[in-house]
Amino acid sequence: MSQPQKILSVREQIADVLRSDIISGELKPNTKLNEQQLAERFGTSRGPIRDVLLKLTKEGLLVSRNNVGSSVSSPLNPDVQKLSIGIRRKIEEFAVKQLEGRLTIDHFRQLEDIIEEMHDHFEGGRYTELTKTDIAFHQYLVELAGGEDLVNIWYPIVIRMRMNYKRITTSIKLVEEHRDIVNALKIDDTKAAINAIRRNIK
Amino acid sequence: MSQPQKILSVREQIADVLRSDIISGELKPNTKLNEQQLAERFGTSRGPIRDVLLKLTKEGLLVSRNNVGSSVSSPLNPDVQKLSIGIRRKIEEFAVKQLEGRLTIDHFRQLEDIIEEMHDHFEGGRYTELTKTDIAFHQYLVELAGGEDLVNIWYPIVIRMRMNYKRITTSIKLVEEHRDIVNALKIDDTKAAINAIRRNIK
DNA sequence: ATAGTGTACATTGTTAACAATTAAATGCCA
DNA sequence: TGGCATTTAATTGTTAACAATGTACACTAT
Repeated sequence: MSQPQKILSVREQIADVLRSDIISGELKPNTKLNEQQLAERFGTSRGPIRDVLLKLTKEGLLVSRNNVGSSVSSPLNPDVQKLSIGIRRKIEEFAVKQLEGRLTIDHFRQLEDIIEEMHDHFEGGRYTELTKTDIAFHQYLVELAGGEDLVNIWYPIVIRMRMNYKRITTSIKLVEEHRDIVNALKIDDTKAAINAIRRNIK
Repeated sequence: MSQPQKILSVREQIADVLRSDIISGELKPNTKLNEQQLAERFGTSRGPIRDVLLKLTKEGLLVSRNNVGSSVSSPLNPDVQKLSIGIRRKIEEFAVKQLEGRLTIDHFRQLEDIIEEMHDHFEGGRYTELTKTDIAFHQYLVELAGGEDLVNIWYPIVIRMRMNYKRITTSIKLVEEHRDIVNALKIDDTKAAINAIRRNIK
């Protein structure tokens, strides 16, 4: 058997689809999301949809107003975006330091599998999937180092930053940057790993 | 008329009460929250309760498992806590820099009203309310500088940190520290304001 | 005794109808 | 014609019943 396929609840799957739609730009900023329409699209009732909208609002992808509804957030203010990059670096540098000497063969295989997936998505031109896999790579490290708690802090920052990027900036270098990170971790060169992370986060 | 009292939806009020219960320690870590019981306690149905539990989970105060339920989170790992302090400082220093020369008389009066409220809560020994007012003070600055987006990033960090503090550490110095911040802002001494913020966040 | 299985119960997940609120459309009057 | 009140339609908020799931307990067989 290959990778253990994670079981996702209906709501998590719906949230994933909407996140993709927003990150890909298919759903543009200020687009109003109608609960009834979404319910029909996903073949559920409005209940689970409301749950998903609440979650995405807390993640910063949507803005909600009482008795009015949810709509897609606008891109981050450039100053806040710059601050976010700094915070993200701080968190992931922390993660790398914490993981020094604690990574096993299995961990490295997982990371390399993720990179392989990134590579495939890049080759296939699936840029939205590429972005999600990119996030998954970093999330793996952050979770390993700081657990669910740190992911909770880290995730809204990352997902919100991603809204601002356009695929134009995507090149094969993205995949290579992640290989650099893993290679540095493999030889337990924390300093090099931190530098690789810093180069990747921008 | 005094301060304009903000209108809160039913769900926001329920969320506030539960946040207080958790921060105050009345609800201890790992306590299981039963939807039906909460619904009866607040005189609503389970629907709004579920919304609130979802929100608090995204804030990090609760941990949820599918088909099992939500329970109160455990205190942060000390390393993550330290990291959180650093991030919070970074955000609030950013806020102070952004606000340089942009604060009006009205803003200062708002801030001083909040400090007055902190003072009253301190005198009355209402430490949970004191904590919430403390958060409100900082949120006011963060929101002013970075808007809803920055608050979204900042809030889960702060609220989660607060779970770890016990009232033992509370003294009148807490109130004075906030006066220092406002006084520095008043004379537009950003450097002093940043120092005051750094002293206060720990 | 104990590991494993099956059943009953408690709890969460989902649904569809109903209530409350908001935004838009209509009509009125100056 | 422009501003304002009123009505109407669309949308979100809430509820209670029902479905699905997980947990705990008793039972059985070895």
